[in-house]
Amino acid sequence: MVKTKRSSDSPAGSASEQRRLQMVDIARLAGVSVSTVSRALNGSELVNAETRQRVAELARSLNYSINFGARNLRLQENKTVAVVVPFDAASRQHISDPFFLSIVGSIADALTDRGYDMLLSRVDAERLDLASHWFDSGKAIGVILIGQWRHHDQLNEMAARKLPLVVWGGEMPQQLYCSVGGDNVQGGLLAARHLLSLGKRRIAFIGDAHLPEVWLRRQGYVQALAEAGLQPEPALELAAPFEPGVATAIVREFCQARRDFDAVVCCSDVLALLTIQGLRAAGRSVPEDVALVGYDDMPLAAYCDPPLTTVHQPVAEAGAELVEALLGQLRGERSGPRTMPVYLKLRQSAPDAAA
Amino acid sequence: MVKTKRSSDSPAGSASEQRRLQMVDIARLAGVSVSTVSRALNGSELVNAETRQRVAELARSLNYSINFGARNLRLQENKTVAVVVPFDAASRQHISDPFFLSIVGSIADALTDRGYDMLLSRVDAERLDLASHWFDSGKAIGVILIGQWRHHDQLNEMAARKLPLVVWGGEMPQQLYCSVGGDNVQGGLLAARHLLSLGKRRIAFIGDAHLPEVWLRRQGYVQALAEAGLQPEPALELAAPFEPGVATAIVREFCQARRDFDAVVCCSDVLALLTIQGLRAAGRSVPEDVALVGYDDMPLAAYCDPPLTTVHQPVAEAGAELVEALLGQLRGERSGPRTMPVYLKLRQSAPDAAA
DNA sequence: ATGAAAGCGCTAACAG
DNA sequence: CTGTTAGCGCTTTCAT
Repeated sequence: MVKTKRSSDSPAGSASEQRRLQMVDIARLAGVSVSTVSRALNGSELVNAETRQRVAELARSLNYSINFGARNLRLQENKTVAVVVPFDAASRQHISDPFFLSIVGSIADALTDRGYDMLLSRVDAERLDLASHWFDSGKAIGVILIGQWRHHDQLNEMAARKLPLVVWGGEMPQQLYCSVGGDNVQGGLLAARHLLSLGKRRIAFIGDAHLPEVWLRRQGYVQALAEAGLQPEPALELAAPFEPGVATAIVREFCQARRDFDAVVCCSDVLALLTIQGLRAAGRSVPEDVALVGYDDMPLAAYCDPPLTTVHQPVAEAGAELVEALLGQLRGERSGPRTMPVYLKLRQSAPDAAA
Repeated sequence: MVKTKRSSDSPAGSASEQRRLQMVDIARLAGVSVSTVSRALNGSELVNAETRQRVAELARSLNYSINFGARNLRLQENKTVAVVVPFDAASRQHISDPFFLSIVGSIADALTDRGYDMLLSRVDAERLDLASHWFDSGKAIGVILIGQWRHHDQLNEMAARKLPLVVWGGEMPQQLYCSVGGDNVQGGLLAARHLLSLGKRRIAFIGDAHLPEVWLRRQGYVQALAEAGLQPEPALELAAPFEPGVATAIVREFCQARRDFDAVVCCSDVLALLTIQGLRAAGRSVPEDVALVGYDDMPLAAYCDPPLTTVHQPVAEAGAELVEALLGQLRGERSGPRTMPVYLKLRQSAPDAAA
């Protein structure tokens, strides 16, 4: 036999004792059975209105709150969603990009609105598959992953294992999992077209095209070049990662080495900031010498030096979209990838032609 | 009787069926009892080494993972900490200040390192006491609250109710709860002293002194003024809140109305950015006309226009400190408030006298 | 070294 | 309308 009860029989233990109140305590005090308390607290019609009232009042006055662990176990139910932000193990960079943090905030809102809890955690970007742990262990009913990183394959495999999963990112060919993201091709297209409209012809592209989102943005960039009768030049493409710690040196070196571009498309606003810094170190100015377009339109993009012209991503809507996609999946709906519209926000780093 | 089992008796259900693997399945396949599986998986010495090996292998190959809900219920244990970020209900502003988000990231790291999970949520800044819900419902073993906001009183009351609680913020007189924060008095002092050393004499202060942290920073500011034989001028103090949505108009108006200050201490980097914008709108420049010091040293502070001279807060260390304080409390240690050192980071918005 | 059985706090089917 | 009872998946005492 197991003996875990702390005190022998007293409802709430001795004064100093801090036992958590349970239904059985309420039941005893109300002079009814636990089932009745359970029903009353769940607003069941089965229980006498007056009793229900009395029990509810008692529970409130005693500051009772239900043990969700027990309830969930019994009901085989769970209202927790895991939100997982990949981090770069090599550089030990953490959750830090303002854009990703904004997305997390947006998801937090969407989950709260729907009565779900959010379990936030990190995972090594090389082992995205480990994110399934939260589901496997029953801690969460599903996983929202922020970004695809380099492991489209792992994500497909997770989806194949029937893990309830939604990923913020771009839609790739042969994709088994559900993704939600901005229209990356369109974003790249808008950015490059704008720079071309300013008369720029040698447009650099900064971003790691191994990442699906960047790869798609690059397609838009290439398409815009083609529209203007131009070819992409490999020498003007720089595969800089999103982690500032790693990117800083790479970008700086690039700006020192090549002075033959007059504009640049950066795949995040943070990269844009690093690029501006690199250009300045190389004695060039933005937007006079080099026009620059960022990506994300992070909250601070308007306050940088200079304020960033950037592709606006629908952060506020992203949370709801991701959460809905996940809940839909759990309801058994076959929800495909969703692509949300983006637009170009004009500011000083690549001002309008008129300006 | 309750009939919840999905399929009659099959170990893993039919092909299409997606039942979660349990100990009983492993037990059946290994030809032992559940108790043995439990012991084996927990590395108990009680079970034969060879059996233990076999069970462990089987579990791994089947990709079994334990149901934590059940385990926690049985063990009366929980490794989840609630991290709560207050939001301003009036303005519907969400988790958004980069500094708070950085702190959240830092806590995420610290919790992960110690094997804890993080439940992230928001709470109305007027009802901080609602944060106790996560503890009361057994979802978390304790609460880390980001900021004290205006409700020192509610926090004291929560602590009095024995809620395991740690708050990021400043140490106030008569404080019952455990706080962890930067040295705010010192921060305000360093900021104002620096401006004085630049020869500035009319130094504005922007931040809502109803908030404990701001109140403490203001003390440092006043002390620095006193050292220089100056009195604080109420007309140069602006009670702007941290939420950009609300602060923008207030700051702008202030900058239009008063042109009689030559320096300003802002209580966050975001407020600093808004102030710079307001000053520009009023035809004044930073740092030429007005020298400005921010607060937080958020990741992007170095990339603003101009780069911000600001009080650096120990974000990276903050997470570990907060988590340790909470865990210490749970171990029964009487941990008092902790104040961490801050320093002034010199950049262009208030450059060194030499520059 | 292993198994049977009880019970963590809760819900719901069943029987009054 | 209410109480009794079984059981969610796990750990552990007790008995072998």
